[in-house]
Amino acid sequence: MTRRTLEDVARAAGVSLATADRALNGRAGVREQTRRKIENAAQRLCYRPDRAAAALARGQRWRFCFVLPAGDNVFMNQLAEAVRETAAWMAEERADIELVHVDVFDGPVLARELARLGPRYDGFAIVALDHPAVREAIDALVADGRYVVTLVSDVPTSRRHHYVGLANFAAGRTAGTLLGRFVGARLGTVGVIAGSLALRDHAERLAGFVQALSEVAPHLDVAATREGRDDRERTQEATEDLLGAHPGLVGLYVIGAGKRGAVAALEIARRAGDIIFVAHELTPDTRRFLLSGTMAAVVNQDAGHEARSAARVLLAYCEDRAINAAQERIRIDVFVKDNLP
Amino acid sequence: MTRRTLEDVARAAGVSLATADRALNGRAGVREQTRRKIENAAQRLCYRPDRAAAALARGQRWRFCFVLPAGDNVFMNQLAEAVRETAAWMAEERADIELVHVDVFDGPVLARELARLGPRYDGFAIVALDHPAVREAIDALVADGRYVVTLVSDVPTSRRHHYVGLANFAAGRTAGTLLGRFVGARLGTVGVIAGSLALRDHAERLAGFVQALSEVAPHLDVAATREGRDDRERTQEATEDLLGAHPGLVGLYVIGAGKRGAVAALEIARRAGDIIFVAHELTPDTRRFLLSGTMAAVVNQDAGHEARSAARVLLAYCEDRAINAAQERIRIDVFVKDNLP
DNA sequence: CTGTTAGCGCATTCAT
DNA sequence: ATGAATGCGCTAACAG
Repeated sequence: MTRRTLEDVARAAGVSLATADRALNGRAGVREQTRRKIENAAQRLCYRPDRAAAALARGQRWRFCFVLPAGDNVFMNQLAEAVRETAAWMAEERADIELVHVDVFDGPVLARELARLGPRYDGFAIVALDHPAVREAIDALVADGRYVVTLVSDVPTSRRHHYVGLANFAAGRTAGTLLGRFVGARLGTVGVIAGSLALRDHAERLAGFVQALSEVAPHLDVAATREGRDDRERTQEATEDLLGAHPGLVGLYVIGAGKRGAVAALEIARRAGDIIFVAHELTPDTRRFLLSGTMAAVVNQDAGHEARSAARVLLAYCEDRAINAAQERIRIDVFVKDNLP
Repeated sequence: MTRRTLEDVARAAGVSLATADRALNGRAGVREQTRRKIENAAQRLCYRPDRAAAALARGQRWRFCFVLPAGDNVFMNQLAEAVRETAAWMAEERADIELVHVDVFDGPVLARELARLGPRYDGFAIVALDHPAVREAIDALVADGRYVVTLVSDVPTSRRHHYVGLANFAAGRTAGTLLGRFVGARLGTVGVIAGSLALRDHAERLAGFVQALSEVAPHLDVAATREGRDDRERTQEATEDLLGAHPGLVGLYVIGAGKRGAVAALEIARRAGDIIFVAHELTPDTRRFLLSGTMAAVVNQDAGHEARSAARVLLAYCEDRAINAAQERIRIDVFVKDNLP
């Protein structure tokens, strides 16, 4: 029982190859009646198109552009590396991926860059700042027929086709529940250091964290949130500030980058391991901190999965195929020292 | 800048298409000197074969057989469903997947079945019992040129090509760390219920659990392990037994199936939510228990990921391609009520 | 609106 | 040991 081909369908429907192709691929120029005849035949024969042959015949290659922030954030470096690996893999799937670094923290700059890049690509994966100019630039790309997915950081009010990234409120809740349960019955204060509350993802994580913590450990106080600007030294200062202001600090949640600074402060104060420390993203640093006991848990998003997912989703849109929701859902990974990959 | 084809390479090397093909695909009948010339040319031109064209020309389809245990274990049902979804997806990648249910808990029966199925497939993904007869049957398949991956449950001493599943010792450790930290400073006893310690994965999880628990919470006692046979009623009995024998029970770890029974016992004793309850596999039940607070955490393996991974790995072996280790590593997922998918 | 035809890039005969 | 020729299943350009 060999597979059916388009030719089989055409013959069964009494039409030519070309007409069968047009009908099944939704191209114009087929009488409704003919189309139904062909669709029936396809159904009857259990026809499944051969993707390899279609790809070969079409010959077209898709051009995707991944826009990541300039700068040397560890997570973003991981993501960039993952994009490069994905590019190597997608090259065999008839898609060329280019990686562009932009100062995404400047809305107008990012918007201008997107407008400039627009004509050269079929699809975009953008680590986007939620800024009116960016929203408008994304909408312009979409209006122009480009496919756009936001990556890691979303612009929910834009017309982007898809968001590949964490549900940040839930991620914050996860951190809150873990920290609260780890602290247990102890009384005291919990400190929070965000990169910047102007960043949508940080703000969402914070809200989720506070909500979950208040549910699971209502006996704990939450100190006023400090901003560490995703910077090591500022985060260290913020942690020191926190330690000074709250001698009864029992927990610390760092929402963004700069974790090494927080650890330095904890170690100087000889509170490492004593204060329950939870943060985001698995990196060589946080990995080390988990193993040493300084960090209790890490809430992570898998950069490799995100890069691959963005590429798959763009490809699916371009080829008008369905996407597998289960496969593309970005999980909120929890790591303790024992389940490190 | 269009892509290079085999034809380009052949021309650059001054040979014919056929010879270039033979050389680059390691087929016999090419002088060493010629081969080097061709390989150089390929290198120079950055030649990457077009998978679609190769697939089309080859025309062959692979036949894979997934062997799962008969019976109605919830997790195995999820896995079976995932295999069916994977089959639909792989059908377009020139691979036909068939799903076979066997009583895998009977070594000789499984072995006989494998021997019978052997000739009809190119590759096997097997949920295997670690039994001498099974090991031998797997080795026979491999000796016969079949590709074999073990799925979920490994036979490490066999010659299987790959194992798709959890590192069970680490999974047990993860459960131990979580449970220990959640219990915190409280004193008391921790109960463990395994399906059967004759199952390699359960034994490994138990060892990991005990080890990690003793590190993170040395003040806790661990009660003698009960066996629940992955059965709801027996697990309920075991839990009741545990509750009776240890009034100071503060934690419960259920390694296998039968969780509903444990919850029933906890609820009857009015200790649900009070006793820290950790178990494996995310199912509609455990999901509900997490949300209700009865269960503190679930250590999970993603059946969808496992099914897809097994299929990808078999295909990679058949087509002699490299496998992406990062993508194929099965993660030890941790779920609390806040990061449920 | 529908049919005919020429490839897409590669694997594989069959010659030489 | 090497080359020429054929076709995989489909798309797209062109003809009618």
